[in-house]
Amino acid sequence: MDQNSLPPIQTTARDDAVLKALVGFVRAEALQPGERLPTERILAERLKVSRNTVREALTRWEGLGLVERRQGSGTYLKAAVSPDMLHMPLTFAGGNDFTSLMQTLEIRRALEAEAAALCAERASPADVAEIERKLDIMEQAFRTRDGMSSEEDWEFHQAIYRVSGNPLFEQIIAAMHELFHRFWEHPLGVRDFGHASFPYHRTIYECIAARDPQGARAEALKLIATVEDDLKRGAAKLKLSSQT
Amino acid sequence: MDQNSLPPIQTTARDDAVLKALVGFVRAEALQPGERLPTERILAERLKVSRNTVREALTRWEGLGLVERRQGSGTYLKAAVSPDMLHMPLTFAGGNDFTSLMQTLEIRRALEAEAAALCAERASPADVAEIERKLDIMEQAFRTRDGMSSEEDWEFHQAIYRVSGNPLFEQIIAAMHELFHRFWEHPLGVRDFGHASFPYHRTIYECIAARDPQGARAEALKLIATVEDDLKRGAAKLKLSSQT
DNA sequence: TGCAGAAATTGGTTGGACCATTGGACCACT
DNA sequence: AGTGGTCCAATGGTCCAACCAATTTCTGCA
Repeated sequence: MDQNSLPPIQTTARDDAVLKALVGFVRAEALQPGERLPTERILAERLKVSRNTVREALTRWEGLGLVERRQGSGTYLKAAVSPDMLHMPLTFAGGNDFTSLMQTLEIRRALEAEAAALCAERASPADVAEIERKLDIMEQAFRTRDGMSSEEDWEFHQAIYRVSGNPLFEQIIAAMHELFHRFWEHPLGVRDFGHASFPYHRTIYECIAARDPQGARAEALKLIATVEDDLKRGAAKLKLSSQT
Repeated sequence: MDQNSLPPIQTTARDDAVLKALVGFVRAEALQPGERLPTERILAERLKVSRNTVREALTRWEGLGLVERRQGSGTYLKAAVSPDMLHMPLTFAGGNDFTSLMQTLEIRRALEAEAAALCAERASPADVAEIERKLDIMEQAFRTRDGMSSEEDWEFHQAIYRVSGNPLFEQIIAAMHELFHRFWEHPLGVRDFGHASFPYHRTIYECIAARDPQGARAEALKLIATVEDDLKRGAAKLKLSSQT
């Protein structure tokens, strides 16, 4: 007998059921991020569950960043939801130290190289043009603002992730990116942080335009290597200054 | 005026305070993953808050995978906690279609290769012995159960991620693994799914034991390639059968 | 000694109450 | 018209007391 023909019945799954119903509601009403959800009391009444149960469900969503609750105002959608969502809570033990920063870079090194290679394989002429546009904007900003181009830099990279055709790249790398910069608003006192990576943006682009996956991968690795070097230099500097 | 000079004040944060107290408790008692923490009722009494508030806090932790609640039994720690923990919940919409499955493999290809390389760089003799032990168990299971060794297979890989020294590898790949297997309990009717990947487990191990990062990377890529082949074969088969 | 059933324990749910914050309506004064 | 003040209803946050459901532990009989 097929074991799947008798799935275990769900006697308890109240809050999960609430979330499922909520997903249905959001889709039915075509709610966009920023819009307000029904109040907890209304949800409890409509779904025939206790308000506490509704709250537990919403607490879950709040923890996942899907929803924001404002006392006295309401509960607001923060991101798009869909029935088959995968939640991947990354918990990152570790603080501000060199090791943690380096770990985010190890992940980025792996994903950045793969994304660049896939991008080089799959980019359409329109995609290549879009990436070149971002590159131009970034190089322009870099020159006029003397190296302060992190925003445009990031957009260039995001364009590559998008063209790779796999949205997972953008989301995971974005998480690493945020993690990295949360600690490093002022990168350990390295004034010219990121300068060394500048030329590789163009070389990556050229490999993509030339449909050269292996080249793109290699250039992406070089780019991350320069960031790792900057990080090591900053750490060494910090170590030195703390010894005084 | 500096917009940052007037940050929003923080008046209430009951459940956050509960979590902070809980972090302190876990550290004070040196609780290890798997151990049970106090019951909700006791926590409520000790912290002088309502049980509902305790539950909201625990619901948060459960959503982050830090804790597991078993009705009638208790609440158990699932991962180490530390005061300066960063939570980064990723949510993405993934379908059960061929494309989504393939996308998880693209991420795994990148990370698996990097993790294997780092593992080969950093493994201590004890680490190598541990990995070999997992490999033996897996090969044994593979032979006695005729290829059904996915559990032991996964433990072998996890050992590699751990030795890589970067916990992010295990967390991200675990998410990909779960996404992949959620839809693929019975892999599209490919009976010998995973058989082709079998020999590469030992070749990866040999590269790690030989401290050969490039070799480990290459073998890991070959392993993922076999899984991708299996997936493509399964998809082709499915397409064929749906045309009848 | 072994084991079935009772009892205690523990998380899950309910309903109801009150508090704190929010945002809009309304008003008085300038 | 605009400014500030007051009030009030709506909404999320917290609390309480009880009961339900799953699990574990204990107990007493065979």
